[in-house]
Amino acid sequence: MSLRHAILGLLARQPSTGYDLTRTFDVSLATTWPASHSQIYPELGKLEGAGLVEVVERGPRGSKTYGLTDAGRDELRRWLVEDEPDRSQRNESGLRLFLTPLLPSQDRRSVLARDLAHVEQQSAILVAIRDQIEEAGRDDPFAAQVDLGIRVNEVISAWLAEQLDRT
Amino acid sequence: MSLRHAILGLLARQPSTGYDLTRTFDVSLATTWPASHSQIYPELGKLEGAGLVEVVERGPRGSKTYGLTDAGRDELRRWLVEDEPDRSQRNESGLRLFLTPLLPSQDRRSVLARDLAHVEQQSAILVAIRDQIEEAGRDDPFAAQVDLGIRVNEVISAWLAEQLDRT
DNA sequence: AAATGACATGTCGAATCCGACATGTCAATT
DNA sequence: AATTGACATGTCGGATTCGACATGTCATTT
Repeated sequence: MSLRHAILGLLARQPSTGYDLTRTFDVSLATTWPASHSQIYPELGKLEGAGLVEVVERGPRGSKTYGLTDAGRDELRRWLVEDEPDRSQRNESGLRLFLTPLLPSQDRRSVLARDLAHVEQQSAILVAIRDQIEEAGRDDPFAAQVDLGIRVNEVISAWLAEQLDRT
Repeated sequence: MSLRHAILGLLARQPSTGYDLTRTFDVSLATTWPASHSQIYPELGKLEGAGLVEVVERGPRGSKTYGLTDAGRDELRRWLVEDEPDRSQRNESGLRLFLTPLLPSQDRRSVLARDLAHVEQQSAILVAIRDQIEEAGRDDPFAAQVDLGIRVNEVISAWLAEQLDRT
Protein backbone atom coordinates (compact mmCIF):
# COMPACT_ATOMS: atom_id res chain seq x y z
CA MET A 1 0.00 0.00 0.00
CA SER A 2 1.93 2.99 -1.31
CA LEU A 3 -0.52 5.68 -0.25
CA ARG A 4 0.64 5.15 3.30
CA HIS A 5 4.26 5.70 2.30
CA ALA A 6 3.50 8.56 -0.02
CA ILE A 7 1.95 10.38 2.94
CA LEU A 8 4.85 9.51 5.22
CA GLY A 9 7.22 10.83 2.55
CA LEU A 10 5.39 14.11 2.19
CA LEU A 11 5.25 14.58 5.95
CA ALA A 12 9.00 13.92 6.13
CA ARG A 13 9.56 16.86 3.80
CA GLN A 14 7.22 19.10 5.72
CA PRO A 15 4.65 18.72 8.51
CA SER A 16 1.27 19.26 6.87
CA THR A 17 -2.49 19.19 7.28
CA GLY A 18 -4.65 16.80 5.31
CA TYR A 19 -5.61 19.73 3.18
CA ASP A 20 -1.97 20.55 2.44
CA LEU A 21 -1.33 16.95 1.50
CA THR A 22 -4.31 16.93 -0.82
CA ARG A 23 -2.92 19.96 -2.65
CA THR A 24 0.54 18.40 -2.91
CA PHE A 25 -0.95 15.22 -4.33
CA ASP A 26 -2.83 17.35 -6.84
CA VAL A 27 0.09 19.41 -8.06
CA SER A 28 3.15 17.20 -7.64
CA LEU A 29 1.84 13.64 -7.66
CA ALA A 30 -1.30 13.87 -9.78
CA THR A 31 0.30 11.77 -12.50
CA THR A 32 2.48 9.47 -10.43
CA TRP A 33 0.27 8.67 -7.49
CA PRO A 34 -3.18 10.25 -7.56
CA ALA A 35 -5.05 10.49 -4.28
CA SER A 36 -8.05 12.49 -3.18
CA HIS A 37 -8.87 13.88 0.24
CA SER A 38 -11.40 11.09 0.75
CA GLN A 39 -8.49 8.69 0.81
CA ILE A 40 -6.05 10.92 2.62
CA TYR A 41 -8.05 11.75 5.76
CA PRO A 42 -8.89 8.15 6.66
CA GLU A 43 -5.30 7.11 5.95
CA LEU A 44 -3.98 9.85 8.25
CA GLY A 45 -6.25 8.42 10.92
CA LYS A 46 -4.88 4.91 10.44
CA LEU A 47 -1.33 6.22 10.41
CA GLU A 48 -1.98 8.02 13.67
CA GLY A 49 -3.48 4.87 15.14
CA ALA A 50 -0.35 2.96 14.12
CA GLY A 51 1.83 5.58 15.82
CA LEU A 52 3.61 6.58 12.62
CA VAL A 53 2.35 10.16 12.59
CA GLU A 54 1.07 12.55 15.24
CA VAL A 55 -0.72 15.86 15.43
CA VAL A 56 1.96 18.47 16.03
CA GLU A 57 -0.23 21.56 15.85
CA ARG A 58 -3.85 22.63 15.81
CA GLY A 59 -4.77 25.71 13.84
CA PRO A 60 -7.87 27.68 12.86
CA ARG A 61 -10.86 25.98 11.21
CA GLY A 62 -10.15 22.78 13.07
CA SER A 63 -7.02 22.14 11.07
CA LYS A 64 -4.59 19.53 12.34
CA THR A 65 -0.96 19.59 11.28
CA TYR A 66 0.62 16.15 11.25
CA GLY A 67 4.28 15.29 11.58
CA LEU A 68 6.22 12.03 11.57
CA THR A 69 7.00 10.17 14.74
CA ASP A 70 10.33 8.36 15.08
CA ALA A 71 8.54 5.14 14.20
CA GLY A 72 7.18 6.86 11.09
CA ARG A 73 10.62 8.00 10.03
CA ASP A 74 11.98 4.47 10.51
CA GLU A 75 9.16 2.94 8.51
CA LEU A 76 9.66 5.39 5.66
CA ARG A 77 13.36 4.69 5.46
CA ARG A 78 12.78 0.95 5.67
CA TRP A 79 10.30 1.09 2.83
CA LEU A 80 12.50 3.21 0.59
CA VAL A 81 15.66 1.22 1.11
CA GLU A 82 14.60 -2.32 1.92
CA ASP A 83 11.27 -3.01 0.26
CA GLU A 84 11.37 -4.33 -3.27
CA PRO A 85 9.59 -1.74 -5.44
CA ASP A 86 6.48 -2.64 -7.37
CA ARG A 87 7.67 -1.82 -10.88
CA SER A 88 4.31 -1.90 -12.61
CA GLN A 89 3.21 1.34 -14.22
CA ARG A 90 -0.50 1.03 -14.75
CA ASN A 91 -1.27 3.52 -17.48
CA GLU A 92 -4.17 3.70 -19.82
CA SER A 93 -2.16 5.62 -22.41
CA GLY A 94 0.22 2.70 -22.79
CA LEU A 95 -2.71 0.34 -23.16
CA ARG A 96 -4.18 2.57 -25.85
CA LEU A 97 -0.85 2.73 -27.67
CA PHE A 98 -0.75 -1.06 -27.59
CA LEU A 99 -4.18 -1.22 -29.20
CA THR A 100 -4.00 1.59 -31.77
CA PRO A 101 -2.56 -0.71 -34.47
CA LEU A 102 -6.10 -2.13 -34.63
CA LEU A 103 -7.49 1.14 -35.92
CA PRO A 104 -7.84 2.13 -39.56
CA SER A 105 -5.23 4.63 -40.67
CA GLN A 106 -7.36 7.73 -40.32
CA ASP A 107 -8.56 6.98 -36.80
CA ARG A 108 -5.06 5.99 -35.83
CA ARG A 109 -3.66 9.29 -37.05
CA SER A 110 -6.19 11.29 -35.09
CA VAL A 111 -5.43 9.34 -31.92
CA LEU A 112 -1.67 9.75 -32.36
CA ALA A 113 -2.10 13.47 -33.09
CA ARG A 114 -4.14 13.91 -29.92
CA ASP A 115 -1.42 12.19 -27.92
CA LEU A 116 1.31 14.23 -29.53
CA ALA A 117 -0.50 17.47 -28.71
CA HIS A 118 -0.88 16.37 -25.12
CA VAL A 119 2.76 15.40 -24.70
CA GLU A 120 3.93 18.66 -26.22
CA GLN A 121 1.70 20.61 -23.89
CA GLN A 122 3.09 18.71 -20.91
CA SER A 123 6.61 19.41 -22.14
CA ALA A 124 5.89 23.11 -22.30
CA ILE A 125 4.64 23.04 -18.71
CA LEU A 126 7.73 21.19 -17.52
CA VAL A 127 10.08 23.52 -19.38
CA ALA A 128 8.35 26.48 -17.75
CA ILE A 129 8.84 24.89 -14.34
CA ARG A 130 12.51 24.20 -15.10
CA ASP A 131 13.05 27.83 -16.09
CA GLN A 132 11.33 29.00 -12.94
CA ILE A 133 13.57 26.84 -10.79
CA GLU A 134 16.66 28.02 -12.67
CA GLU A 135 15.71 31.65 -12.21
CA ALA A 136 15.14 31.17 -8.52
CA GLY A 137 18.71 29.81 -8.43
CA ARG A 138 17.90 27.49 -5.53
CA ASP A 139 19.49 24.08 -5.64
CA ASP A 140 16.20 22.24 -5.87
CA PRO A 141 16.32 18.43 -5.76
CA PHE A 142 13.04 18.61 -7.63
CA ALA A 143 14.85 20.09 -10.65
CA ALA A 144 16.33 16.72 -11.57
CA GLN A 145 12.88 15.10 -11.62
CA VAL A 146 11.58 17.83 -13.87
CA ASP A 147 14.54 17.27 -16.15
CA LEU A 148 13.81 13.56 -16.35
CA GLY A 149 10.22 14.36 -17.25
CA ILE A 150 11.35 16.67 -20.03
CA ARG A 151 13.71 14.09 -21.49
CA VAL A 152 11.16 11.29 -21.38
CA ASN A 153 8.58 13.54 -23.03
CA GLU A 154 11.04 14.39 -25.79
CA VAL A 155 11.54 10.73 -26.59
CA ILE A 156 7.82 10.01 -26.60
CA SER A 157 7.11 13.08 -28.65
CA ALA A 158 9.68 12.07 -31.30
CA TRP A 159 8.30 8.53 -31.36
CA LEU A 160 4.74 9.73 -31.84
CA ALA A 161 5.84 12.04 -34.67
CA GLU A 162 7.56 9.09 -36.37
CA GLN A 163 4.49 6.93 -36.01
CA LEU A 164 2.35 9.67 -37.50
CA ASP A 165 4.70 9.92 -40.47
CA ARG A 166 4.47 6.21 -41.07
CA THR A 167 0.71 5.91 -40.71
CA MET B 1 -12.87 1.00 -16.35
CA SER B 2 -10.05 0.09 -18.71
CA LEU B 3 -9.97 -3.62 -17.99
CA ARG B 4 -13.14 -3.94 -20.02
CA HIS B 5 -11.53 -2.21 -23.00
CA ALA B 6 -8.23 -4.00 -22.62
CA ILE B 7 -10.11 -7.29 -22.99
CA LEU B 8 -12.12 -6.00 -25.95
CA GLY B 9 -8.85 -4.90 -27.56
CA LEU B 10 -7.19 -8.27 -27.11
CA LEU B 11 -10.23 -10.08 -28.45
CA ALA B 12 -10.20 -7.78 -31.48
CA ARG B 13 -6.69 -8.97 -32.25
CA GLN B 14 -7.56 -12.60 -31.76
CA PRO B 15 -10.51 -14.58 -30.36
CA SER B 16 -9.28 -16.07 -27.10
CA THR B 17 -10.18 -18.01 -23.98
CA GLY B 18 -9.95 -16.46 -20.53
CA TYR B 19 -6.81 -18.49 -20.09
CA ASP B 20 -5.27 -17.06 -23.28
CA LEU B 21 -6.13 -13.54 -22.14
CA THR B 22 -4.54 -14.17 -18.78
CA ARG B 23 -1.30 -15.18 -20.47
CA THR B 24 -1.36 -12.16 -22.77
CA PHE B 25 -1.89 -9.87 -19.80
CA ASP B 26 1.06 -11.55 -18.12
CA VAL B 27 3.52 -11.28 -20.97
CA SER B 28 2.49 -8.18 -22.91
CA LEU B 29 0.61 -6.02 -20.45
CA ALA B 30 2.13 -6.98 -17.09
CA THR B 31 3.67 -3.51 -16.72
CA THR B 32 1.06 -1.40 -18.45
CA TRP B 33 -2.18 -2.92 -17.28
CA PRO B 34 -1.79 -5.85 -14.89
CA ALA B 35 -4.77 -8.18 -14.51
CA SER B 36 -5.13 -11.64 -13.07
CA HIS B 37 -7.55 -14.38 -14.08
CA SER B 38 -9.68 -13.62 -11.03
CA GLN B 39 -10.50 -10.30 -12.66
CA ILE B 40 -10.65 -11.53 -16.22
CA TYR B 41 -13.23 -14.33 -15.89
CA PRO B 42 -15.88 -12.23 -14.13
CA GLU B 43 -15.29 -9.39 -16.58
CA LEU B 44 -15.77 -11.73 -19.54
CA GLY B 45 -19.07 -12.70 -17.97
CA LYS B 46 -20.17 -9.08 -17.65
CA LEU B 47 -19.03 -8.34 -21.19
CA GLU B 48 -21.06 -11.28 -22.46
CA GLY B 49 -24.06 -10.09 -20.47
CA ALA B 50 -23.68 -6.67 -22.08
CA GLY B 51 -23.60 -8.26 -25.53
CA LEU B 52 -20.10 -7.01 -26.35
CA VAL B 53 -18.51 -10.44 -26.59
CA GLU B 54 -19.82 -13.94 -27.30
CA VAL B 55 -18.60 -17.51 -27.09
CA VAL B 56 -17.50 -18.47 -30.58
CA GLU B 57 -16.14 -21.90 -29.78
CA ARG B 58 -16.09 -24.49 -27.05
CA GLY B 59 -13.04 -26.67 -26.74
CA PRO B 60 -11.65 -29.38 -24.50
CA ARG B 61 -11.44 -28.94 -20.71
CA GLY B 62 -14.50 -26.72 -20.77
CA SER B 63 -12.66 -23.94 -22.52
CA LYS B 64 -14.68 -21.16 -24.07
CA THR B 65 -13.24 -19.03 -26.84
CA TYR B 66 -14.67 -15.53 -26.89
CA GLY B 67 -14.87 -13.17 -29.83
CA LEU B 68 -16.18 -9.65 -30.28
CA THR B 69 -19.73 -8.96 -31.36
CA ASP B 70 -20.43 -6.01 -33.64
CA ALA B 71 -21.48 -4.02 -30.60
CA GLY B 72 -18.15 -4.92 -29.00
CA ARG B 73 -16.22 -3.73 -32.03
CA ASP B 74 -18.17 -0.46 -32.02
CA GLU B 75 -17.57 0.09 -28.34
CA LEU B 76 -13.84 -0.55 -28.70
CA ARG B 77 -13.52 1.89 -31.56
CA ARG B 78 -15.59 4.47 -29.71
CA TRP B 79 -13.40 4.18 -26.65
CA LEU B 80 -10.13 4.42 -28.56
CA VAL B 81 -11.12 7.36 -30.72
CA GLU B 82 -13.68 9.35 -28.78
CA ASP B 83 -13.04 8.85 -25.06
CA GLU B 84 -10.64 11.25 -23.45
CA PRO B 85 -7.74 9.12 -22.13
CA ASP B 86 -6.94 9.00 -18.45
CA ARG B 87 -3.35 10.25 -18.57
CA SER B 88 -2.34 9.29 -15.06
CA GLN B 89 0.47 6.79 -14.76
CA ARG B 90 0.26 5.40 -11.30
CA ASN B 91 3.74 4.09 -10.58
CA GLU B 92 5.44 3.40 -7.32
CA SER B 93 8.91 3.85 -8.87
CA GLY B 94 8.10 7.44 -9.71
CA LEU B 95 6.87 8.01 -6.19
CA ARG B 96 10.08 6.56 -4.81
CA LEU B 97 12.17 8.74 -7.10
CA PHE B 98 10.24 11.73 -5.82
CA LEU B 99 11.08 10.80 -2.24
CA THR B 100 14.71 9.64 -2.55
CA PRO B 101 16.08 13.16 -2.00
CA LEU B 102 15.02 12.62 1.62
CA LEU B 103 17.56 9.85 2.08
CA PRO B 104 21.14 10.25 3.30
CA SER B 105 23.68 9.94 0.51
CA GLN B 106 24.61 6.31 1.08
CA ASP B 107 21.04 5.03 1.15
CA ARG B 108 20.20 7.15 -1.84
CA ARG B 109 23.07 5.68 -3.81
CA SER B 110 22.02 2.14 -3.08
CA VAL B 111 18.43 2.86 -4.12
CA LEU B 112 19.53 4.53 -7.35
CA ALA B 113 21.92 1.67 -8.10
CA ARG B 114 19.15 -0.86 -7.62
CA ASP B 115 16.93 1.07 -10.01
CA LEU B 116 19.71 1.39 -12.56
CA ALA B 117 20.34 -2.35 -12.47
CA HIS B 118 16.66 -3.01 -13.00
CA VAL B 119 16.30 -0.60 -15.91
CA GLU B 120 19.39 -2.04 -17.62
CA GLN B 121 18.03 -5.53 -17.22
CA GLN B 122 14.71 -4.47 -18.74
CA SER B 123 16.59 -2.83 -21.60
CA ALA B 124 18.44 -6.05 -22.31
CA ILE B 125 15.15 -7.93 -22.46
CA LEU B 126 13.63 -5.39 -24.84
CA VAL B 127 16.70 -5.39 -27.08
CA ALA B 128 16.52 -9.17 -27.27
CA ILE B 129 12.86 -8.93 -28.27
CA ARG B 130 13.68 -6.32 -30.90
CA ASP B 131 16.40 -8.54 -32.38
CA GLN B 132 14.02 -11.47 -32.45
CA ILE B 133 11.41 -9.44 -34.33
CA GLU B 134 14.03 -8.17 -36.75
CA GLU B 135 15.28 -11.65 -37.46
CA ALA B 136 11.78 -12.90 -38.09
CA GLY B 137 11.55 -10.11 -40.64
CA ARG B 138 7.81 -9.73 -40.12
CA ASP B 139 6.45 -6.23 -40.14
CA ASP B 140 5.28 -6.35 -36.56
CA PRO B 141 3.32 -3.34 -35.27
CA PHE B 142 4.57 -4.41 -31.88
CA ALA B 143 8.15 -3.57 -32.95
CA ALA B 144 7.48 0.15 -32.63
CA GLN B 145 6.26 -0.25 -29.06
CA VAL B 146 9.37 -2.20 -28.17
CA ASP B 147 11.46 0.53 -29.72
CA LEU B 148 9.72 3.17 -27.63
CA GLY B 149 10.40 1.12 -24.53
CA ILE B 150 14.08 0.88 -25.40
CA ARG B 151 14.40 4.60 -25.97
CA VAL B 152 12.59 5.52 -22.76
CA ASN B 153 14.75 3.11 -20.82
CA GLU B 154 17.88 4.65 -22.29
CA VAL B 155 16.85 8.09 -21.08
CA ILE B 156 15.98 6.83 -17.61
CA SER B 157 19.18 4.84 -17.43
CA ALA B 158 21.31 7.87 -18.34
CA TRP B 159 19.44 10.02 -15.82
CA LEU B 160 19.96 7.50 -13.03
CA ALA B 161 23.67 7.28 -13.85
CA GLU B 162 23.93 11.07 -13.64
CA GLN B 163 22.13 11.14 -10.32
CA LEU B 164 24.47 8.49 -8.98
CA ASP B 165 27.47 10.55 -10.06
CA ARG B 166 26.12 13.57 -8.26
CA THR B 167 25.16 11.85 -5.04
C1' DA C 1 -24.94 42.57 5.91
C1' DA C 2 -24.54 39.19 2.42
C1' DA C 3 -22.05 36.64 -0.84
C1' DT C 4 -18.09 34.41 -2.50
C1' DG C 5 -14.28 31.46 -2.43
C1' DA C 6 -10.40 29.35 -0.29
C1' DC C 7 -9.60 26.63 3.72
C1' DA C 8 -10.60 22.35 6.24
C1' DT C 9 -12.33 17.72 7.65
C1' DG C 10 -14.99 14.08 7.33
C1' DT C 11 -18.30 9.79 5.70
C1' DC C 12 -20.52 6.55 2.49
C1' DG C 13 -21.41 3.32 -1.08
C1' DA C 14 -20.14 1.40 -5.36
C1' DA C 15 -16.60 -0.23 -8.20
C1' DT C 16 -12.16 -2.22 -8.68
C1' DC C 17 -8.38 -5.00 -7.63
C1' DC C 18 -5.80 -8.79 -5.63
C1' DG C 19 -4.40 -12.93 -3.47
C1' DA C 20 -6.06 -17.20 -1.85
C1' DC C 21 -8.95 -21.00 -2.23
C1' DA C 22 -11.25 -24.48 -5.04
C1' DT C 23 -12.00 -27.73 -8.74
C1' DG C 24 -11.35 -30.27 -12.66
C1' DT C 25 -9.18 -31.98 -17.53
C1' DC C 26 -5.84 -33.75 -20.56
C1' DA C 27 -1.18 -35.31 -22.37
C1' DA C 28 3.23 -36.88 -21.47
C1' DT C 29 6.37 -38.94 -18.54
C1' DT C 30 7.84 -42.27 -15.01
C1' DA D 1 -0.96 -47.15 -13.08
C1' DA D 2 0.47 -43.00 -10.96
C1' DT D 3 2.46 -38.54 -11.20
C1' DT D 4 3.40 -34.17 -13.02
C1' DG D 5 2.49 -29.98 -15.22
C1' DA D 6 0.14 -27.20 -18.44
C1' DC D 7 -4.53 -26.09 -19.48
C1' DA D 8 -8.90 -24.14 -17.85
C1' DT D 9 -12.58 -21.84 -15.11
C1' DG D 10 -14.42 -20.19 -11.34
C1' DT D 11 -15.51 -17.83 -6.32
C1' DC D 12 -14.60 -15.18 -2.11
C1' DG D 13 -13.13 -11.78 1.17
C1' DG D 14 -10.36 -7.98 2.19
C1' DA D 15 -8.19 -3.90 0.69
C1' DT D 16 -8.04 0.05 -2.25
C1' DT D 17 -9.91 3.64 -4.90
C1' DC D 18 -13.22 7.14 -6.31
C1' DG D 19 -16.91 10.20 -6.73
C1' DA D 20 -20.64 12.12 -4.22
C1' DC D 21 -22.53 13.90 -0.18
C1' DA D 22 -22.10 16.64 4.05
C1' DT D 23 -20.62 20.26 7.13
C1' DG D 24 -18.45 24.12 8.80
C1' DT D 25 -14.80 28.35 9.18
C1' DC D 26 -12.61 32.49 7.97
C1' DA D 27 -11.20 36.60 5.08
C1' DT D 28 -12.27 39.46 1.36
C1' DT D 29 -15.22 41.70 -1.61
C1' DT D 30 -19.66 43.74 -2.81
